[in-house]
Amino acid sequence: MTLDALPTHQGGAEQLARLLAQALLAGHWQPGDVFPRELDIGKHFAVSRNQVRNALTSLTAAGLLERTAGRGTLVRDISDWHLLDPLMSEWMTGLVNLDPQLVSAIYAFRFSAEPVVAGLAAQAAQAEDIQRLESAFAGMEGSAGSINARAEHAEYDVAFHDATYRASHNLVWRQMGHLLRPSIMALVHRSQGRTDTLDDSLARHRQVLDAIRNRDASGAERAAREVLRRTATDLGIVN
Amino acid sequence: MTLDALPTHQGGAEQLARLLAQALLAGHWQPGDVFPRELDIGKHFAVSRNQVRNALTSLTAAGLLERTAGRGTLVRDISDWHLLDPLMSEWMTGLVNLDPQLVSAIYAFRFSAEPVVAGLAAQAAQAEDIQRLESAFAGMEGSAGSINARAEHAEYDVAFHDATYRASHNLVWRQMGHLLRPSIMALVHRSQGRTDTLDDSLARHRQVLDAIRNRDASGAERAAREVLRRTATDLGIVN
DNA sequence: GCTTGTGCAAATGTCAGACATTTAATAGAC
DNA sequence: GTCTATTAAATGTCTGACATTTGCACAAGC
Repeated sequence: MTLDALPTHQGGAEQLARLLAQALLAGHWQPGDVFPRELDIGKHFAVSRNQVRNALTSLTAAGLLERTAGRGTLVRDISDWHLLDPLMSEWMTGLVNLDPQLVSAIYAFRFSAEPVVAGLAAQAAQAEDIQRLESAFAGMEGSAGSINARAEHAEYDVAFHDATYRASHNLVWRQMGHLLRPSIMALVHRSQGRTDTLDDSLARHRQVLDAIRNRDASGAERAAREVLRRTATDLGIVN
Repeated sequence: MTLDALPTHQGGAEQLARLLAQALLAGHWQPGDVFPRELDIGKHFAVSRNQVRNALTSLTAAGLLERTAGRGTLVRDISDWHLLDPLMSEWMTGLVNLDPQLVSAIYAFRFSAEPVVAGLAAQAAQAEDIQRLESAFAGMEGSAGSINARAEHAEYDVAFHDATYRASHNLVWRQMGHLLRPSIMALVHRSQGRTDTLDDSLARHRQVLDAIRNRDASGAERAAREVLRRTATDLGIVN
């Protein structure tokens, strides 16, 4: 793969890093491939070698690339990628075409983790957490009649899940929720279908909200599992 | 806090980054403090400004520092640290004195997550996974009579937990397990006490192993919970 | 023929210095 | 007093040269 297929960019090593990372995440290079050389990248995008090196440093830190003096830059295997690195999370935002292998792995993780998180939230939620959940849910409800209902609904859907992780009042889970944001967004965008399924999804989210509000931990677990079952069928994943 | 209290280092920006990061993790600076300037650091450790900048770039990527042109470098709050960043994990290895707030947060996370992981492992474990668990367990058993039994036991204990995460056959959980290694090591080192508690811990680990081997998911969940209860009492955490 | 060594080319890594940009503080004009 | 211009100090960036590592080719020697 050459650089020619990539869009032009403007300004900043971060932009360049994002561009290259998204190309990698989309699978434009295969694991083991040699990545273009610093000077070539710099020439192609008309940036200094410094910027290129800064960008490549980020990609290396995220486990996407492997660089050794003399040999060059190689693309690493997916299993070596640092999926939980915040940089990754940032690069994945707005990326529609994730690797299917990644999508199913992330879904499986959520299916096992999110019920537990919802249970914790039911135990630990404060008033402000409840309120965050409520306003997110209200947003999902209200977005039905909006102009571009789908995008707005997805926005609030993600906010709902984020609020759940946050309500667990655990540092690690909270960061996890934040990191999962783009992945959840990608799943939500894929899973959104017809109106009746949206209504069903809404009803299941309401169950989660009610259970947390009632401090019903096992109820919240069950309800969260139901939400994800809905997502699974929408995604076409057999469970 | 000045740089004078830090040990001298030799060679490489990574070493320098590790040194500074561990000082931060140990709480030598308070959130909001200004961090020494690039030139001062370079002068103190006799390294080029480049090396200093590379090191500080890592610390910034991990959320430990916040840098702005003109103002300088500030130490960020604990809640902003990227606990799930692989760099963090690396820096925490061998660090004995973790922030108590961190210790309890990580323990709480494990208490909620590890039973689920053990359950997944019971469903998904392959022959090689079982073997990894068995050899780790055998190591824990056999280390009783060794010279420095404690260190060896801790080594195998961590390997056991890592093998459990790995047996879940989920990309995300597996990385999580890898990231938690140093934290688990720290917890294990703290929780190790008298011989009878070690025997009890061993028995509880055996329950996990057996449940996974028998593909008994709910049994594995229960057993994993019991292992962590043992850890909790050893740590003096009320559950 | 096989190994070993030597040299060359190409890639990333490092350094040093100058300059750019941002920020905060300070002095001065009104 | 308040606003503005200047200055100092910190991080950010560019550039060119050099260092180091790696792989390869080619030849010498057994």
